[in-house]
Amino acid sequence: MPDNLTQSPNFSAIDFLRTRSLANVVQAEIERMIVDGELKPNERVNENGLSQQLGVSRGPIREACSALAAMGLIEIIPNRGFFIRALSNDEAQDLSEARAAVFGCMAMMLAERVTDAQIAILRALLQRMDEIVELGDYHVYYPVNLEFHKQIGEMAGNNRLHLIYQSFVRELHIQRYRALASQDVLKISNAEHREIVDALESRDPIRALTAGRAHILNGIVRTRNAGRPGETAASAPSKPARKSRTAPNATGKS
Amino acid sequence: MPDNLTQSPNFSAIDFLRTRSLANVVQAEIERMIVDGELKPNERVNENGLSQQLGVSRGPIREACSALAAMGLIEIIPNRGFFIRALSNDEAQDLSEARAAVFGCMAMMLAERVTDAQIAILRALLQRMDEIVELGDYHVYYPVNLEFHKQIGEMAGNNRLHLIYQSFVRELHIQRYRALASQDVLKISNAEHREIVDALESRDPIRALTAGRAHILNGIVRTRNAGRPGETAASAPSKPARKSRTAPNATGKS
DNA sequence: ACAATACTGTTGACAATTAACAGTTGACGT
DNA sequence: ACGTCAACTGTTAATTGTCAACAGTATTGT
Repeated sequence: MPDNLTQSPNFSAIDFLRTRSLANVVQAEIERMIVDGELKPNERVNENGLSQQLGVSRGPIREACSALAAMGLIEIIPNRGFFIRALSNDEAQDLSEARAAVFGCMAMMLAERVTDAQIAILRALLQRMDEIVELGDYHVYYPVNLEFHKQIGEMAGNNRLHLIYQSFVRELHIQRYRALASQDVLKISNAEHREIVDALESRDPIRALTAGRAHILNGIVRTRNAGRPGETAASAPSKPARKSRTAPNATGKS
Repeated sequence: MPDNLTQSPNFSAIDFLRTRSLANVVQAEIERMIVDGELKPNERVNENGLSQQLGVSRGPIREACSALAAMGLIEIIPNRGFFIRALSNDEAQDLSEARAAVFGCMAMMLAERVTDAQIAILRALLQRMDEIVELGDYHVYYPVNLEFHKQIGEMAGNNRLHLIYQSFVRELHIQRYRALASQDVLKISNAEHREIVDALESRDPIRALTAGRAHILNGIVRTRNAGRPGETAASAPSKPARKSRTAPNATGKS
């Protein structure tokens, strides 16, 4: 249970995250709650409850939710409130494909301008991942893998595209569409990484695009086969169905 | 001067736009103000002034700004407030390239699954644009051009990517990076459209990607040559230099 | 440098809307 | 005609949407 956020006399780590104000902290906290399952998909965000729980008034919470809604993580229903957005399987598929497309594009753009020094950096990461693959420890592999992707995004030189990509990754993460992997999968994954770097080194944009896109798409397939075919979408109640009297028969008095 | 939004006893068109609440209306209004130049880049959003001007309290305005900030149209500086985001030339370039990349991706994905019926629809639009080119009227051409791009986005079958693309277009529009075009430019533009459709018809993803991306990138070059090399970024003061309490009387308590 | 001031960040309270509950009416089957 | 059931209506509790006021911060003028 998170402590009171505002009036603690001596500041904790919260003061650190305070890039803007409470609204920002609240936003991060809500994202965390979604990741940790404290807020489930299709659930309403109870503003009173949250404000009480976080020791903050409703204003910052509403601001945070508005921002989250603009990012697509929260849905707004008029006079009903903010709802945690649940991705249907189709939407998750779209999101993953979009991620693949954007990543492919970044690889393509990078191939058009990559320097030898950058290649060297990527190869170094590649080697580190190779070593980790031998250990077969996914939890060590994952952050390096993330770093590899992030490097490509930054090297591609298009900040906007990179931001989009990062938001995709984060949203998929929040929605618990994460790859879990055996050693074999890690090996394949890194082989694809190598193909990407090779494509970059050959300065072949199309090849880089293809390799980058395929890498993400393959990851989707692997995730699916790994046995979580969309736990959020499948099990959740379909919609916040309002079962009031107005719905079924429009007899209506006039 | 817009009328009071809240307590009009008989509803006007406002009730129509009211998908959520005042915050939504305010958001749309702010976007309009940016487009119309009432809010200039790097200018601070005076919450008091706006609230007074719109007849709304500051709450909805802050929510709207939070959403806009999440979309990248507004920048937040702690304890200074919300600022209309100004795109530097580099950022505008990034944005345009990102748009080109995403559009190219959509074309590519469409090429992998396009039906003959869809091709026919695109060809029909193509022909209409051909006819308009003869007239040389940009203002007639533009909406059809928009429709063409939108169709491709929808046909590509990836909603998320399409949304991103639309937000790019809108942001560029808001930032006044609009193409103005002579008849020659229109002719070239539509020739590129035709190449895209040809690529789609040949079911060649790479060709479609290349054609789609090139079309947007060429558009950037054309816009630049047309003589507005970034009026917003070039002329604006580099950073929020608050010159004075320009809004003369924002506070007037009562 | 210091005081005045305008403005943001935040809060608590109020009004409006909604969903749920209980009570009533009407119809249908037995 | 009686009893059961379904649908409809009025009321209540809960929650959202909005506002006005307070406290803290950065900026301006002297």
